[in-house]
Amino acid sequence: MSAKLTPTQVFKCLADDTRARVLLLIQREQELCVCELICALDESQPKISRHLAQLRKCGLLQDRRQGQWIYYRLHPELAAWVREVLAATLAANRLWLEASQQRLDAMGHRPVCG
Amino acid sequence: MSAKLTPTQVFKCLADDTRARVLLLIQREQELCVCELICALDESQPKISRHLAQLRKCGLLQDRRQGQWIYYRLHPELAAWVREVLAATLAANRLWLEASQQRLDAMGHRPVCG
DNA sequence: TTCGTATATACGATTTTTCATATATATTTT
DNA sequence: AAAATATATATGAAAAATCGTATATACGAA
Repeated sequence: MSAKLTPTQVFKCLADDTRARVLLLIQREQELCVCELICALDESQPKISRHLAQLRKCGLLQDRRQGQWIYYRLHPELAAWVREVLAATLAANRLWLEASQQRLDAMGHRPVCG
Repeated sequence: MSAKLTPTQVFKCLADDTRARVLLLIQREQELCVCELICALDESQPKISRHLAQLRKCGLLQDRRQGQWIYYRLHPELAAWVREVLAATLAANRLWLEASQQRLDAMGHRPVCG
């Protein structure tokens, strides 16, 4: 599913609050499990999972299972320009991400989740 | 209408073939009139105008009338990170833009349009 | 003022996206 | 094996985006 992403495909993935925050948080933290994202974004589990599935199918994210948890990270073969886009966006929008970041930080020892 | 664009607002603007190509072409050419964009993208006039209106209302583009033509350029106060996003996207996706670019080049003396 | 060109907008219909709810699957614990 | 936890997916409804067509506006030329 990671043929060669067109600009429009990439931007559609970013054109949603939930997905954009997920990507920026992962960009910042390297790797996050689903329950951490649920907590950080304060959204329902199916909603987070649905958006993660979309990002995975498009090739932006890669998942990895460890025990009962599933961790997501940026896909290792993600095009450099997409990484640049994420980096520029994160650097200039820390405030926009702040609330999510704080909820994530407040979780303490991860992944203890729910 | 250019309060302070959130990442999601910006990416929604980019999440459409027509709008993404318009923005990248303008990024490359500095300024283009509507009829040039119609020709370059080979799309209907109302379709181009509708997308231009959206980009203008969001604050990504600025328009300027000169005689019967209306020229669009990137908004002079566009946030730096958005310009970086556009630059990275353009640099890595020249091929994706090629057909439009060629139709634009083939127009010769602009703006003679229709 | 009338005509032709360039551009913008309004309106309905269609398509796409998003969501809440319910349910399914996988893993660990007991 | 049963129960509990973590995650994924299916389904149908609601909301949003897109489009084609028709029409409106602005400007320059005649």
